[in-house]
Amino acid sequence: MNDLVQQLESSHATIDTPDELNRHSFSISDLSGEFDVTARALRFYEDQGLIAPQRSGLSRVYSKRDRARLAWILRAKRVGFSLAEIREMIDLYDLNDGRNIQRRVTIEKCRERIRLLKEQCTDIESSISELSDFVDLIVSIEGPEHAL
Amino acid sequence: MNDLVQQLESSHATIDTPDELNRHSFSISDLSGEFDVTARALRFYEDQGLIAPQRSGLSRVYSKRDRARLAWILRAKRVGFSLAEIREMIDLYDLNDGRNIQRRVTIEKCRERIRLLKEQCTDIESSISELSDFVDLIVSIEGPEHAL
DNA sequence: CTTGACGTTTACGCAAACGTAAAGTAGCTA
DNA sequence: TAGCTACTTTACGTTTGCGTAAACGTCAAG
Repeated sequence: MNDLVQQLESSHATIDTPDELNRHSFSISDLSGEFDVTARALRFYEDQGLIAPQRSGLSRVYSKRDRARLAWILRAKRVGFSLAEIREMIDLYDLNDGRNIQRRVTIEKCRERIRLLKEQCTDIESSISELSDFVDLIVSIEGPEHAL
Repeated sequence: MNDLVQQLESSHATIDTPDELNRHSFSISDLSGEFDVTARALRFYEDQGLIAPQRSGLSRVYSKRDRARLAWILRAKRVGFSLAEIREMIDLYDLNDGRNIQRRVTIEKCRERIRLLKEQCTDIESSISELSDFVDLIVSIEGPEHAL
């Protein structure tokens, strides 16, 4: 009554065929390796309700969906969302998966997000050009001595 | 021996003509108002060596340069730099103002920054399109009932 | 059977970026 | 002179996002 995994992800005898990228389930170190985050971080995300892998005994067993979700989480983080914000967004997805709830609110939240993201993008773009100008300035200030 | 301000920013008698945007010096609440940050934050930035306004007695007196620098700091923050990183960059600016130091290092740091920023931008862009797709999905899923 | 690799929980620690009293100073106004 | 207001310092508190031990379970290999 322990190996839930077999019922859940694999239909017959072997738990998993480690075909590199054709796998159905992943250990915590698989994912922490692949995405270059610590196991601690993954457990923390679970604590925060961002992801909820199955268990085989005590050990976490991540499905392909979990893996995709993790990738999503990490990219959201890279673009500056807090874990709390990420959880909010995930909740939106999940709620709409069930199609129960107020779509209008969801849509509005998303659009607001998109607005912010676009703003962030233009901010970054102007920072880029500002930095570029600065570089140009330095390069030109005493002539290109070393031709970097 | 108290009113440094007069020597520093204003050349004659009146400390400042509050011509709204033609001013030469600003109080802490001027700037915290204008840029919508708390005075606490401004003092904190000073603690961290990001900005160093003159004093009139105890009170801080920000010059136009200080104000410009603050604007710069805040945008750098918006695009995800930490205060420590911002200070680094400011130091680079200052050093190059004096033209003493290693331009190559400066340039490389800036270019690295630019690389990261561009990466961040593409990340954000794909987040935008992903979110947009999601919104489209929700909107279409049961027909546009309310035509938001 | 013990060693090692991998997993787990619990729990304290820490840096960043301020928030938030608490308590004092300094200038204008009545 | 008193009061109001804007400013100051000192210093402890808070949140976020994990890091880092401590102490233990489990399973395969030697």
